[in-house]
Amino acid sequence: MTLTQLKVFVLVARLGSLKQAATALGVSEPAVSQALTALRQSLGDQLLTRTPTGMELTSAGQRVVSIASQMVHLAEDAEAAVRQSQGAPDLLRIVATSTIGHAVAPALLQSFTARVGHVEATLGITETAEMAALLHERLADVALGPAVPNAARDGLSCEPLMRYRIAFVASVKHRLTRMSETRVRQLTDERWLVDPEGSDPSSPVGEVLEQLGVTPERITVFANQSTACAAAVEGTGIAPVVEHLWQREASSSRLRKLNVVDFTAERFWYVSALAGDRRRPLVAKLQRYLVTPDAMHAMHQADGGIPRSKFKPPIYVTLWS
Amino acid sequence: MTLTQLKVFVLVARLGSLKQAATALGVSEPAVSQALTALRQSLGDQLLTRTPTGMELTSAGQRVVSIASQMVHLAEDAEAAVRQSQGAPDLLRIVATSTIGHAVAPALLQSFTARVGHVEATLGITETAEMAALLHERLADVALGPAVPNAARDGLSCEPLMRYRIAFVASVKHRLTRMSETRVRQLTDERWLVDPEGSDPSSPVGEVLEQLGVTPERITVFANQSTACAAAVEGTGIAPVVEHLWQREASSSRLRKLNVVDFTAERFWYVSALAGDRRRPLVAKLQRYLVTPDAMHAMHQADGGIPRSKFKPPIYVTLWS
DNA sequence: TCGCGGGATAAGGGAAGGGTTATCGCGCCA
DNA sequence: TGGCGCGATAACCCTTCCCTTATCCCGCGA
Repeated sequence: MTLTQLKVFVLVARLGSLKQAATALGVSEPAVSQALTALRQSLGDQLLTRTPTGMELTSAGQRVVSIASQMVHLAEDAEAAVRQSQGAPDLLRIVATSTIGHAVAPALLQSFTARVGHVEATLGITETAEMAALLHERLADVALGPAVPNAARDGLSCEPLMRYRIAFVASVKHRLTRMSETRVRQLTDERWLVDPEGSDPSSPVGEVLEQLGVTPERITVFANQSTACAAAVEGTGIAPVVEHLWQREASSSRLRKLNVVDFTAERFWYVSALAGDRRRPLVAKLQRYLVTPDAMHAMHQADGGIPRSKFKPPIYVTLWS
Repeated sequence: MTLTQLKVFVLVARLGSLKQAATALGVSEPAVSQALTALRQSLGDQLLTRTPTGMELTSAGQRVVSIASQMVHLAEDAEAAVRQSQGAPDLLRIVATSTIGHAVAPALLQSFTARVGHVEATLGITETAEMAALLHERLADVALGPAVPNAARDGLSCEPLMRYRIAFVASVKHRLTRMSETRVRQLTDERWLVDPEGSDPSSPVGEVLEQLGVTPERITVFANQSTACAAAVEGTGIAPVVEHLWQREASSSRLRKLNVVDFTAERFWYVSALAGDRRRPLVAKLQRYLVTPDAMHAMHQADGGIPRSKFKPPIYVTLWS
């Protein structure tokens, strides 16, 4: 598998004809044909088959063409990135869990970059299980989320960043909100409305659901906690939320917190990075910033939105797809 | 630039040492060194520099290592995809704008795949300006969003899918909600709270903001319309929303729709795809499905969440990064 | 049945890629 | 100052990539 082979394949797929691809590339037609056969051999699939109307993608070809096209574009991106990096700002790549990434991180990062200047921050959303690997692969500089297991042994630093409380909220119409107190095991058979982080088994909420023995079919995943709360208003289930973020939510007036007496709600968000000398200076700067009052303030706010000129959508990051 | 060169570069960056990378790869150390110099030459940057403590990424290297690592992983993905595609389901790749992608598409696709069976649907979020290119590049099969300009000329089909109305909502505390009617030009100097689609200048909301001459610094972007509405409750600005989705929102009781008398609120969502014979059979199937009552029902609902077992986060798709 | 359009295959050659061993350069430390 | 660790370079070799021209194969329409 070669980048030029992939380039050829993508072009043929797009044009639906081997000959057109050849003229588009300015080479002879057998050149294209051979590139294609080489790719076919190395991948072990026809990828494109002849039909009366043109070349058509096989089932595998459909999948490969997406991947191949990404790779071709990434190759161009790499060259562009180098060109634009002469005297370019340092890059700070943060990954966070869904909750932090949506509710807290954008404003936090914007405030940080505004303070230190000449820094470009990118935000990725990922599952907690991948955070350590992403740091080790140098695909991320800092991870925000639950504690990374065995951090010290793996050469990672992992410091508590901030305390928060998990709350279980449900509609005022929900029968459990009418009870003065609840016990954890009463929650098992409820319907659960979670954000993507809640569907991550090694996140705090995911762990709770697992300990309760909640079956997957009782869990419904929403794009974020706001939407999950909006659904909870209907009375259809229980939404686990970050208490201080939820209190600023619009829908909180029609939801009520369950008083679960045998549940310890305290949790911590942690900040993880490579430890000691392997840590980049910019990362140290961020870590120092994160304990300032400014940062604390940003973290206690729900999503305040960010100016259009600064807006970049978060990217979902995954190592193994 | 070669995939093996990239692989070497990523490994050296991760291990911080050229020699370690060599032993990890089971080759001699000059082999690694040469691969690195070749990559350096082809990209025109040092990428990694020697320091007393190990190899350190340059500014360009930081950017390239992310890209390179993605490429390496994608190469593995391609092979895995082929292996798993023997008798695998057809792949249907949908892209949508942020609003549709968050609020409507997940449930819609889940309902479609459940109906036709043996199909795997993926959802990407993108800007409207990229949709036509994504379809032509065969990176997506179907695009949901605003109409694609010049669709017919470019060999695309673009059919209206569903009518909706844009509404402008603000807090009951907001001065404009106390007025019985409003005129468009009164809105120019307000603060605007939009979702990512609203920051896309060729989306309906983006066009409206442009026509109004709203300056970018008056626009604040939120992760989605729910969060934007939540912020609007504070009275800080105006949120443009899809009316029928907003009405099901939890926060709607504390927001009020502005009665903008000189604004035509009707818009359409369109479904775009390659036209005629270049269209895959599965796409035709989806297009037929989209006009059924089931599909209509799904589109008129706000995000109903999806079962945990089916949950896959949407991917932000971009051609040029 | 013949021509023809379009893809596959064959044969050959120049240019990289990717590997080896041997050697050099440079910062660091006893 | 002389070793030492580690990366860069040189010289060399084999394989693969990637292009060419020429030829073959196959479905299809006149």
